[in-house]
Amino acid sequence: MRSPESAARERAKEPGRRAGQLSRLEIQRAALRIVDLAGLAELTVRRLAQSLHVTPMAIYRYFPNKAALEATLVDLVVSDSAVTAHDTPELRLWLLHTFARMRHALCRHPGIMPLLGTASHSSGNALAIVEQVLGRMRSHGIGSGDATRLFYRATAFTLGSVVMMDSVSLAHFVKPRPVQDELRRQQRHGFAALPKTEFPQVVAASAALADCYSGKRFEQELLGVIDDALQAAPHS
Amino acid sequence: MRSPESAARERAKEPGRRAGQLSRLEIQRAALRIVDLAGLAELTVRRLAQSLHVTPMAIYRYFPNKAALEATLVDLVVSDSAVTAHDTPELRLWLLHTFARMRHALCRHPGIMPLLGTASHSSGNALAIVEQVLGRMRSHGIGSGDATRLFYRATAFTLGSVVMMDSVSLAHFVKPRPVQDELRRQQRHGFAALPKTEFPQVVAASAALADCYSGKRFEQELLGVIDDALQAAPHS
DNA sequence: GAGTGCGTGTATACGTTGTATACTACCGTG
DNA sequence: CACGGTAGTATACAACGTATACACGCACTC
Repeated sequence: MRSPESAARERAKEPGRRAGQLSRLEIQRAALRIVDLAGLAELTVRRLAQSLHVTPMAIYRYFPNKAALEATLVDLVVSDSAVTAHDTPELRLWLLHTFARMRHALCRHPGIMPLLGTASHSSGNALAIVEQVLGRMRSHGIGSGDATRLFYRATAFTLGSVVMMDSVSLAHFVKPRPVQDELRRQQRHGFAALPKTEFPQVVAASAALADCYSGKRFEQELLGVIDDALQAAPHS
Repeated sequence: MRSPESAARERAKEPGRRAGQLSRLEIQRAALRIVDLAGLAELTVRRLAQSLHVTPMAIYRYFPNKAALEATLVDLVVSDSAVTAHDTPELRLWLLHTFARMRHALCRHPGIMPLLGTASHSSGNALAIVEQVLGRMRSHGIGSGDATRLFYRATAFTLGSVVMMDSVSLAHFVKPRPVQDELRRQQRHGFAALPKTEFPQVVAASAALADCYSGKRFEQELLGVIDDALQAAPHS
């Protein structure tokens, strides 16, 4: 591929990296970068290795196979959403922000969404968020059962809204991922252009549907979900 | 591969199929069968062709590429959930059954879930359900805005709950897909086995969390979501 | 009927992929 | 200063998606 020393030297130049050694995290980040720039289908062991100035087989010192690598990417993205401490005193708003941040993190990496459908992609970081959310609710006097229920509703709604967003996207390729408003406009036109005799309701509600699918009304509805659940649960 | 006539004869034996000709639908069904039996990763053009007693390149007369074939599978599964007319008079129960059937259909084909995260997988059949749901609500006197909102909440919750189910599944391979109770038990043990100092809340709520992730409490919570939304919307 | 054009499936081939296996160079320890 | 383990390399291979060119058989005209 290239003379071994030159490759090592080149990677060693990166600041803060001792002797240019690889690491799981470094590989994961490089993989995520490729997925963001070119889509999941373009994430290839060879391309990944090249971006790290390393031989393809070097990856296999850190991951048993490509699937194992991919399985860690969702958790990596989720962990990015948890960095800020974000102290909002009011519970409902804190929940809103927490789930909104999670959604935001996922939306910034649309390429990984197929991985949401593969088994066992959540590990420590995702669990840490579960723990945090449950703890916060309990500390506001919400019972364990009610807290779990609210968590379930909010999480499912959040993940589902992310999946819905992709489902009608007309932009097959990730490259110039349309911004929310642009996506909304495209979807709205898509709905409105359907045969009115076959889909009268969809055509009539095309604007509102586009607001939902594009995620424009996500926070508003999430707050509704939270409030409904909180109303049924005694708390301070 | 094999003598051409023998292959054609063999397929021609299938009843109702004129001259043993292929068709998009026939290919899709065969693809889904492979995904069900062996997982999405095992869906290969060559294997698919073999299961249809045909040369790999024959597939490309019906689909421009493999991705285009895969993109149709979600819609195929969804369409299976819509066959029954299921006339439940009461609106809230009708909605419950409709979304529950959708979830059921998706759960029967766990292999396609990664496809939920790829763009543009919904077409006619999914839209038909949207149309049906909106129409039913409107005919019960619910306004367009409220109907769309309820649709959004219920759909996102349903899809999200499907995604959640997969996310903690310990059974990496689809083959003997654990039944709900078995899955629940595995998940519960997984949650309960976490370090109690790091995840006290998760460990304490392990049973309830397993109920959520395994989907055991899906219908119950979906009904809650529906009722909350209906309460805010005037209807008959 | 005899040609004939087109649609359906075939044969062959190529570049790319994931990864098994065997190797080499280096670094910290004795 | 030997030397064993660790990190990365070199090479190889089977399987993949699919481009290209071809063969066959049915539905037409004349």
